[in-house]
Amino acid sequence: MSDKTTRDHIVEAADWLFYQQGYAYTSFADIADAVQISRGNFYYHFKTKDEILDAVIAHRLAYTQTMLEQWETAGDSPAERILSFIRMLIANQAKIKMHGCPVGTLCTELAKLEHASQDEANKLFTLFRNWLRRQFTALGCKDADKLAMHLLARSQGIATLASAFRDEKFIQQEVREMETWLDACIVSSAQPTR
Amino acid sequence: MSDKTTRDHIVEAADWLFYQQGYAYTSFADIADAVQISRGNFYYHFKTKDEILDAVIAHRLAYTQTMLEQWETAGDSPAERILSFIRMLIANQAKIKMHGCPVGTLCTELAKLEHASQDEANKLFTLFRNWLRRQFTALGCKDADKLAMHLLARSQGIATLASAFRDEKFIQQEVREMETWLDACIVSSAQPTR
DNA sequence: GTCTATAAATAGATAGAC
DNA sequence: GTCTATCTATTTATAGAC
Repeated sequence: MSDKTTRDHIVEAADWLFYQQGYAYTSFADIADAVQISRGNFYYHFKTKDEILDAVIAHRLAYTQTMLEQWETAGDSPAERILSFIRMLIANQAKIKMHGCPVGTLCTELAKLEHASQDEANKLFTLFRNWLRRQFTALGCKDADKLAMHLLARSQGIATLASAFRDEKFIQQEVREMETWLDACIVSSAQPTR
Repeated sequence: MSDKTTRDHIVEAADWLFYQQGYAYTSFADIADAVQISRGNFYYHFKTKDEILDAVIAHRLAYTQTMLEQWETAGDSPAERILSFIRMLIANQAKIKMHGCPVGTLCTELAKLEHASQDEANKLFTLFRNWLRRQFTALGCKDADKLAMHLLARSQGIATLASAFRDEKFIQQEVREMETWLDACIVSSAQPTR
């Protein structure tokens, strides 16, 4: 259970700090303080800041994959599984209000820094995109990838504005809109024509 | 015409650099190099980095206000004016693809930094929000503010994903969807019932 | 594996000459 | 108003003891 290595603790602390205050703004000292180890020890585990970033991204990719698999088994229908994605905004609304979407804000920051790990971080988006596309395909929708991207974009926009205006009610409001939108998708995909 | 002061040049260079590579990542040296003045001279015009940020935000607020007034006079109907907003994504697609939305990425970064100028930057969002709300009200929509926020969020999400995936086609695709959505708004607001 | 001490580079900021 | 020189703090990174 708590047989986590120091490396694990560093990755988890960095994960949270990168989310909370951004990658550029987080120093080695911040992470070392959070884990309560010395800066010297720190360098035994990670030689550069980029290495920590890669470890954090790998960690996020792994648990995102696990979460998607759980949604896959827990949901009885494609529509229910897509609802799991939509309702993630509600489940995480407090964090989103404070720090935005962990995927969106990281990818945005790395894009500005023209960081080498940009493509790796974007794989987080791709995980969701491909998973959603499969659900829409199973739902019988054509243009499943288009719908997947649409839903991803809606979620990103909601997170950005909820964070700027520090507004959880807006998340709830827009989630209801997305549920209505999903219902319309189901109805139109059930029709034989078009 | 070109009677711009050194201060103006600094603000413009900082504006572009903050957009291109982010606030935290942009150093005084970067800005000084861009304006081709020495770091020492720099401090004659701005004493702290926060002062430059405030000047940049004020500059952005001013020209956003001007742009909204131009849309107001150029558009013959509320619907046409809202289209000006939507099509801004097309007009700026190359920049958005590379650096995201200037408003969204700045507000997101300042939120993470818990920066004192966060509220000031958010006024950029509020300018668009209030302007859009007025257009939707003029269109006869109830819940005009809700529609304004919805449109703002959609635009933000599109910018985030277009930037992550470096995809201009996605912007064009989603702009068409928003135009369709706007048409539906116009029709439903024209109905006497509901 | 973890520590302290320290080097080297960079960033923000100031002083004073011209 | 603009420059060079300099200061201080922070940050990344290394060396070597335990």
